[in-house]
Amino acid sequence: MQPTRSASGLPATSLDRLLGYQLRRASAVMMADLARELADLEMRPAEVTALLVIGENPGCSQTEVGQVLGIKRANMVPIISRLMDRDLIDRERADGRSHALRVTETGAAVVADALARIERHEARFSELFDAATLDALHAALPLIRGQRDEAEG
Amino acid sequence: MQPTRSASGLPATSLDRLLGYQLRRASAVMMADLARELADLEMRPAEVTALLVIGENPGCSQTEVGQVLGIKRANMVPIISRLMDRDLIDRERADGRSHALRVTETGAAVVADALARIERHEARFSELFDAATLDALHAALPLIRGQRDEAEG
DNA sequence: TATTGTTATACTCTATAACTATA
DNA sequence: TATAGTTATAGAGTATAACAATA
Repeated sequence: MQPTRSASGLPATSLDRLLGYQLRRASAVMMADLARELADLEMRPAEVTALLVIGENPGCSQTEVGQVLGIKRANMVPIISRLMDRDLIDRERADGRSHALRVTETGAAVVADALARIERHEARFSELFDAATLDALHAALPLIRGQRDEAEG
Repeated sequence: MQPTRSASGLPATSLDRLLGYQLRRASAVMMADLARELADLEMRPAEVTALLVIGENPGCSQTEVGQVLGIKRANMVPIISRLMDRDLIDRERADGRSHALRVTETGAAVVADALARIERHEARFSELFDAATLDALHAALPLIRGQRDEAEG
């Protein structure tokens, strides 16, 4: 029996047995699919997730959004700016140094549209698995995050 | 009963139920850990994986390495350059337009060191799971890649 | 015509350090 | 002193388009 060969003509690598490698490749495939699904909303994955977190947590600060998503304070700035510029969220002074963020009406419509797209995207992949496997994935993956899940040092 | 609250003070988001989101976060944690583990070899994850693929496939071309790893031809150039500059691999003219790549002696030592580091890194995470869960992960993740696994359009 | 390697370039996300104005 | 937001900057990975040399 010949070794398994991929489209490249090279045999499968020993990398395939590495959890980290498989996670990275699988994640890249899903991210690319999501980006495609969100493209005509002109929203990037990071912006959409921030918008969804703000929608679920009216009045939260941008640092809190970053903590939920594992995005550093400094990197939240352009994300929030872009959501503001497009009138998807607004800010209200909270205590002089922090803002309370809320999704606008325009933003709520985008949230609804984005959620529908995300569901379609998710379905394309979760269909690959039976319920038990899906449960196993949803139980296992957060444990990996738990190993080191600090956004900010 | 109160909703689950993370370190941020915000409740867990509905994003947590998304496979793509969990994959991305888990992958980011493992990538960061791997990068840390490889840091004093002054090797980045992408360089190490390329080096390992060349080690397992003496005489392969850089396009083939890219196909195995899902890295585009254009993006292989700086990776191969850096491995060449550090004398970890060498090239031999194959057919005038392609090169046959091979790991040098220096490179073989780095491969051995990198493999040991990767094993340590992997162990830190695979220890989190029992054998059945690990099997489930290794069965499931390649299916996601299969949904769309073309490196080059 | 198709393929290999290459250049140039832009985009997305991430990381660090330092500043300001508040608290 | 610590925190929220910000600026500036660099790094790592990815994407596209185009070109020369070769097959």
